[in-house]
Amino acid sequence: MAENVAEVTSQAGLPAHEQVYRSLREVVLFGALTPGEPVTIQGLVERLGAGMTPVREAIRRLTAEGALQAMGNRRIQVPVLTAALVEELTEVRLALEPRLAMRAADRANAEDVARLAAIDAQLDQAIQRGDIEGYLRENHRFHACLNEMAEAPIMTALADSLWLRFGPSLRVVCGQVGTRHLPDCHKDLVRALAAGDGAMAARAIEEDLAQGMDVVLSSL
Amino acid sequence: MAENVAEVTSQAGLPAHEQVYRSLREVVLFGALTPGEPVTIQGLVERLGAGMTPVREAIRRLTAEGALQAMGNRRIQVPVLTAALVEELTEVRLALEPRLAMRAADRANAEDVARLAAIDAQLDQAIQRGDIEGYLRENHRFHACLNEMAEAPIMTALADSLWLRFGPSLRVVCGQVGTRHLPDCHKDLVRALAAGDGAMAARAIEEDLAQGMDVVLSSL
DNA sequence: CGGCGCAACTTATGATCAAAAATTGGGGAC
DNA sequence: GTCCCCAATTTTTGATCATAAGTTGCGCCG
Repeated sequence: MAENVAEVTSQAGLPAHEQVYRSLREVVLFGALTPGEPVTIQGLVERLGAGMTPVREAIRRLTAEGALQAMGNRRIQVPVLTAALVEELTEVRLALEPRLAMRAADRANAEDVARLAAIDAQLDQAIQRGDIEGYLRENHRFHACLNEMAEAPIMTALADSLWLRFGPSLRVVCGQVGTRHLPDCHKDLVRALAAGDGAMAARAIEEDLAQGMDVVLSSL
Repeated sequence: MAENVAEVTSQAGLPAHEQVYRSLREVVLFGALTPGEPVTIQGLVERLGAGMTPVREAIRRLTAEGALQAMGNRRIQVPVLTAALVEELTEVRLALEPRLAMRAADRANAEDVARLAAIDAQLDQAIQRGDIEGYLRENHRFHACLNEMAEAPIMTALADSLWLRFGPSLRVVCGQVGTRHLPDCHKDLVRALAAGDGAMAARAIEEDLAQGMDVVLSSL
C-alpha cells in the first residue's frame, strides 16, 4: 500500500487539504469508519499519505459539520447516535428536505428527471445485488442530486451536513438487515418531479426519509 | 499592541486553535469584518498573535460553517449576501427557530425565564444607549440562550451557523439605521415561556425573526 | 493593450514539545 | 500463592511553529 491521498478521489490540481477532506468525507459517509471509532491524525497521515497540516484541516472541517466529534480530551471519534439524536435528526430533515423537494419540483426539467431516474435505476441494481456500499453511494447521490436541483445552497449544505451525521449508522444498519427492506420511495418522487407536482414530491421525500430514519432508530 | 490571542476571549488552558476560532467567530458575528472584506491568514496571524496552523484551522472551521467563504482562487472573504440568500436564510430560520422556541417553552423553568428576561433588559439598555455592539451581542446572546434551552443540540448548532451568515450584514444594517427601529419581540417571547405556551413562543420568535431579516433584506 | 516581474500570500513539510493512553511492575489482601 | 489495584514508565498521538516552495494578482514597462 502507501499509495497517494486516496483510492479514487485523488484529483491532481486540488489542494491536498481538499483531497483529504473529500476522502475522509467519503470514508465517513459510506461507513469505512463505524460510530465510536477513534480517528487519529497520525493514522490518517499514514493511511492517506498526506502531511499533518492538510489532515488536521480536513478533520476540523468535518468536525464543524458534525461528521466527527471532538471529545474534551483532544481525541476525535465518529459520533455515536442516541435515540434522541436520531429523533432530532428526523425532525430537522423533515423540516428541510420536503422544502428542497418542493423547490426542485418547481425547477426540474426533463434532463434533471432523467438523471435522477438513472441514479435510481443504479440504486435498484445495487439493492438486487445486495451491494451495501453501492446502495449507500447511489442513495446519497440521489438525494444530493435532488437537493442540488432546488438551487438553495444554504439548505442544501445543511441537508448534506445532516447526512454526514447518520451516514455511519446507516452503514451499520445495512450490515445488519441487508439491502432489502430498505426504503425506496424514489419512484414516486421521480414521478412527482416529472409532473412538476411540488406537494407530491414533498410527500414522497417525507415518506422516504421517515422510513429510513426509522430503520436507523430501530437499530438503536 | 501584540498582546495575545484576543482581547477578552483569551482563556488559558484552551488550545490555541480553539481560542483563535472563538475570537474570529466573534469578529465575524459582531461585525469587525464587513461583508466582502478579504480575510488573510497572515493578517490574522499578526492580528491575533498566533501561529499559522491554529489560524488556518480556525478559518477552515468557520468556512465549513458558512461564516467565511473560500473563493476558488485560494482567497477567503466574508460572504456577501444577495437577496436570494437572505430569503433562503429567512426560510430556513423560520423552519428551525420556531421549533426550538416551542421546545424551549416545554422545558423552561423559572430560572431560565429570569435569565432570558435579564438579557432582554440589557438589550433594551443597549438600544436606548444606541450601542450597536451591545445590541448585537445581547441580541445574539438572547437567541443563543433560548435555543440552548430547547436541548436540541443539532438544531441549535444549525441555528448558530445560520446566525454566522447574516451577522456581518446585521452589523452593516445597524450602522445605517441605528438601534431604534430594530425588532424586539422578546417581551412576548418571555411571556410565552413563562406561561409554557409553545405555540405563542413560536409565533413570537417567528415575528422577531421575520422583522429582523426584513431589515437586512431592505438594506440590500 | 499585452506580457513580464515583483510582492504578498498560501500551501505544505517536518521537527519539536506536550499531553494522554496504554502498559508494566510492585505491593497488599485474601 | 494468586489476584487485583494503583502508580510510575513507556509509547502513542496531538499541538504548534519556523520555514521552504509554489501561486496568484497586480502594476509597470514596452
